[in-house]
Formats: sequence, C-alpha cells, structure tokens
Amino acid sequence: MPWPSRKRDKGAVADKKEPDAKIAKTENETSDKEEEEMSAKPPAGSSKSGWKNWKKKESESGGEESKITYCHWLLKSEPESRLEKGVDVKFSVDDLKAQPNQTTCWDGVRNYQARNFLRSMKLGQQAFFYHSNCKEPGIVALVKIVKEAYPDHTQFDQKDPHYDSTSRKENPKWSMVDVQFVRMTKRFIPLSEIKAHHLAHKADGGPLKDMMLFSRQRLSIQPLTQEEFDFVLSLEEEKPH
DNA sequence: GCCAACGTTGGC
DNA sequence: GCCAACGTTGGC
Repeated sequence: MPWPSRKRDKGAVADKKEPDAKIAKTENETSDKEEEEMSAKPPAGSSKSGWKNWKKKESESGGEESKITYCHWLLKSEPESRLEKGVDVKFSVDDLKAQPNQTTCWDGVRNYQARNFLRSMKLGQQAFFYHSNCKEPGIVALVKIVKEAYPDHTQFDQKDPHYDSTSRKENPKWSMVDVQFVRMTKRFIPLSEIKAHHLAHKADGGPLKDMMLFSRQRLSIQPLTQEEFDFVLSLEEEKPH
C-alpha cells in the first residue's frame, strides 16, 4: 500500500464537518508557505528552474503552459496485507466498497508533494483507484472526491503508524480528503499496459507521454490531465493485451 | 548548501 | 525477496 493507510474503522463522515474543514483551510493557507520549501525538491535529474516552472504552472491558470491543469487523480492503495509498525495497511477496492457509504478518508499521506495535491482536490473530481505493491498492479475502479482537504487526525494518534510527533494541532501538517466509490472499471487496467502506451506515446507524442506514474513513480497521489484521464479510461473498452 | 547515508516505495 | 528509484536526514 502507499502511505494512505486506509483505516478499516471509521468510514469517514462526508460533509457534516463544514466548520472544521473551513478552519483547516485557512490554517493551511498560512502553513503552506513554510512547508512548501521542503516539499519543493526537484525531481532527480531536473534543473532547479525546471522545477520552478513546474510549480508555476500549477498555480497559474492562463497562458501557454497552463494546459497543465489537473482535474483528475490517481490514488494508490495496497490491496495485499502488509504490516507497518504492527498495523495492517491493506486497503483494496473491496475494502473501500465495504465502508459505510462506500466512502473513506484518505489518511496517512506523509509526503509533501502528495499532500499538496490532496489539498488541491476539488469536490466531485474523479480519480482512479490504483492497486500498488501487489501481484497485479493497475487501475481497478473510479472514485470521486466527496470532501475536500481537512486535517488528517492520524498524525496526532500515537498508536497510528503514521503518527507525526512534530505536527501541532493548531497547525496540522497533514491533510486528507474523503473519497467515495463510483464504479469498477469495465476491466482491470494493468500497469504494464499503461506503461506500454506511455512508452509509445513518448515516441509519438501521444497523451500519456508525461504521465506521472512513470516520471514520479513513488508518488502515491498523482494528478492526471483531462487527456491522460480520457485516454486511460478509453482503455477499459479495449480487449485486454 | 552540498552530498552521503539511510529509509521507503513499489515493480518485478 | 531483490533492488532501483527516489525522498529525507544530518554532518560538515
């Protein structure tokens, strides 16, 4: 599994907590500045300016480069049991479907870049549910964001494998969103197949040429452009390879 | 601020 | 289970 250590317990209370979420938002706004720096590590092998441009692209809207607007996501989760500090972090799509409302909070993200993506997610946006660290890695389902970023309570829980002793209640470092199951993809879309398209597209300029699954392989929360999302989704109509 | 050591992710 | 590809930490 990724960082998201799905909790089998609570099924996330979508909505209801409006005040909390608001407070979190304003707090995050200010805390963002300081933490942004440490999170802003250039990808290995890329220049500083390249990274700056990338960051710029993300915040701007309008202009040449801003076709890079992300409105879809890929969320990794581990469908097979694995112990992290004595706690099983397994969370498969079946586990998601078994939650009340088929909804869960996406807690346990402890990576700044992933966190920043979490915080930019908007209500109603769709995401791929991806099985990682397992026999058959790949996309199994569609989910949607049903609650925007709010503080991840597991950072304050000493018994949680993702407890963070450096985080303050007044200024939480880590956020989570709530996601709800939408549907299974019409078929399993294996990583191997997505990768094959990615390689082909690098040569011919197709839609998956820059897909983050391959350029930032370890990121558990990844954005997709509309084009990337549409192309990957179109694969479910094809025959398996 | 550089960079080596270390830790983690995750495909294979 | 191996190990490549990173992200983080800490010495200097």
